[in-house]
Amino acid sequence: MATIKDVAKLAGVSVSTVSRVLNASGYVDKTTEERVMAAIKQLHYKPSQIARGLVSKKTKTFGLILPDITNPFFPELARGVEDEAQRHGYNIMLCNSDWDIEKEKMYLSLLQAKCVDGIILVGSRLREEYLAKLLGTLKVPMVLLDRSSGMGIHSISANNNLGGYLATKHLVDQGYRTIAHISGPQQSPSGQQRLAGYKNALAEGNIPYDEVLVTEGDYRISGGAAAMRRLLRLSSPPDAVFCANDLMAIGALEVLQETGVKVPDEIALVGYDGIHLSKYVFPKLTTIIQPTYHMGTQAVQIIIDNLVAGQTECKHIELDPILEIRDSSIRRKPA
Amino acid sequence: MATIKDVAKLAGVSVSTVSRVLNASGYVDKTTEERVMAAIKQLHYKPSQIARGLVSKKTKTFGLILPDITNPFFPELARGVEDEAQRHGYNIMLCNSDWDIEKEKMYLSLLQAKCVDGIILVGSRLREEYLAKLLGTLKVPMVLLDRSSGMGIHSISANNNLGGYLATKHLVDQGYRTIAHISGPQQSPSGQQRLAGYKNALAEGNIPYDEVLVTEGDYRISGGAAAMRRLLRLSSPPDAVFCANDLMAIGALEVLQETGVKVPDEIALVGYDGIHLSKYVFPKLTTIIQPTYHMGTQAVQIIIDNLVAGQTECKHIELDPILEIRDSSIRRKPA
DNA sequence: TTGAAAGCGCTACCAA
DNA sequence: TTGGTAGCGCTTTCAA
Repeated sequence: MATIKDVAKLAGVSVSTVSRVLNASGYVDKTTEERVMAAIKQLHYKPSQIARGLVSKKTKTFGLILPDITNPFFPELARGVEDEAQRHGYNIMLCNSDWDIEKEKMYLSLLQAKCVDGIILVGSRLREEYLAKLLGTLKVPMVLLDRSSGMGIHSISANNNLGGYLATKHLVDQGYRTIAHISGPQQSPSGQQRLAGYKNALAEGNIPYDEVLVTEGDYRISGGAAAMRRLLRLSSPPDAVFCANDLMAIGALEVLQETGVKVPDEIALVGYDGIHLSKYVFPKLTTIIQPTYHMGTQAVQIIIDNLVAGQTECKHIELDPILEIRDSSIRRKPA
Repeated sequence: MATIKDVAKLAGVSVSTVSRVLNASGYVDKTTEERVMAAIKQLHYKPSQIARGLVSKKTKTFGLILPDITNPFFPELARGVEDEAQRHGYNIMLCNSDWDIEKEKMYLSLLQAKCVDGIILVGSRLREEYLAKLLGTLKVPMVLLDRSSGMGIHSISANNNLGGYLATKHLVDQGYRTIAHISGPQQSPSGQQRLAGYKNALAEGNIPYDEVLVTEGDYRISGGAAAMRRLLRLSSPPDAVFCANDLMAIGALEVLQETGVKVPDEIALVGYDGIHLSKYVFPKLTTIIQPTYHMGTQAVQIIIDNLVAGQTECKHIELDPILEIRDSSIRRKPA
């Protein structure tokens, strides 16, 4: 790999001059510039971003830590992040944490050592105090994605409470009365909030909350399937199920299909996330659509803003999800 | 951020000594070491990987260029790459090329400037000569993924010809005779090869090849849908369709459903890739399963081998896909 | 066992 | 308009 020295030598100028034409910092004679350019071209020279980074303290890359890129909720998010970053001249370092706190910590530390200019942390399970303390030592902006923050950390989240409410309310409106919930992991904020929304809608519909109808899942297909089996074993099974994400709804759907239970005639189903897949299962899954891509771009926006404006006040953006009614929850009887 | 100097000062030693304990290069007094360690801890010191990189010419990161992470075929691949990289202490820089040659070139150049230690290029549409030339200037290993290479570039691909053959043969065996093909883009090698496999199977089954039955798609749901509509407009529509990927098959499936054509009774369908989604559409899609995750890990393996062993001979791994028979292509009549 | 100093490739400042 | 030089944070000789 050619260095700036090689270019300088070939062009017969000093490295300073080469640096100047590289950075278009003016004060370079046109003839000289041309000679330098020619040398650059001839040597296929590309300035080392890492040497530059050492000087400028900037690497033009962001770290993106997310649970698992193979989980269909995240690619869209990652794409939003990448696109927006790309637009501003940044690259993305992708890290899969598998919802593992230790892995998260490890990556957080690693990204710091690699001097990324900002960190986007998706769906973290780390304690807020830990993150706040971390942010103290961290010299780069960090934003929490798909998770809200009470403390001074930027965060972008969807209104999970509203989403849970909309999903359940929809089922109530459709005339269902024994509405079960396959919840997300209750140590995850989103899981808690969606459950809370579920309770709100029930209360509003004057339907008593029945603990037996709530069973915890793990946001995965297999967990949804297992949970559905548990619900079917109930002495009086539900006539509708709100699943805390689409993946679990799909698992539930499979079990229902295997068991010969008709959806939505015997049991209605509502999912959450609006992953691509949800539109193509049978029957098409009613779901709560999250502005996933948008969340990704917004996260980068915040970081960029911080980078240019210095430490700005802490932003906490909450986006509203949308109910998308499809076939898996069509009206059972006039509401 | 604390630097090695700060640590040295606090510990009352020279930077060399700190460096020595950092790299466990021996010859450090135990007492000194402890003092240094204490200073490191106290300052939350983490050696700057970028300064290290400047010296060592290594960044411990690989570049991964793929068409589009939101395309369900790629997350699994990316995960394979990340996991294996992670296992060897490397990080991944993720780049979405959108099948755009210019974007690919841009990223290739960028990754070079960022001094990644290796590049994994997925489904590239760049001309082989270009890549070969590039590899000449490049000083880091590169491997082509999901694409084969005739020239001296490492490559990992699935046997697309075999896959196309298996899919079509299966339909022939099931008794279908008017077998259409919604092909991949014909400028893409995989598209060409799957079509070739299709032709082989037809020939073997003594079914004349009919150009009219082959229509080109774009590997996307919408493209599959459009193609299916074209096929339905034929004076004698097919009784089976082999789609060059699952996404197009799903698009076709939708059109079929809307049109009221029964699958597989009136038209059978076979997809390609074995994306997660394919198991959850209705009817469950028969497909050709690719060893996606494995392809990712293998790619990293090759790079690592190259890194440790120096330039090894060029490897070209071809993995065999597997036919997974599901509901969308069950037997129409005894073969 | 330790420290001083050079140098990785680049930018930035000061002189010329 | 140009060149020299210091220095970014680290590793790596070479001496001590």
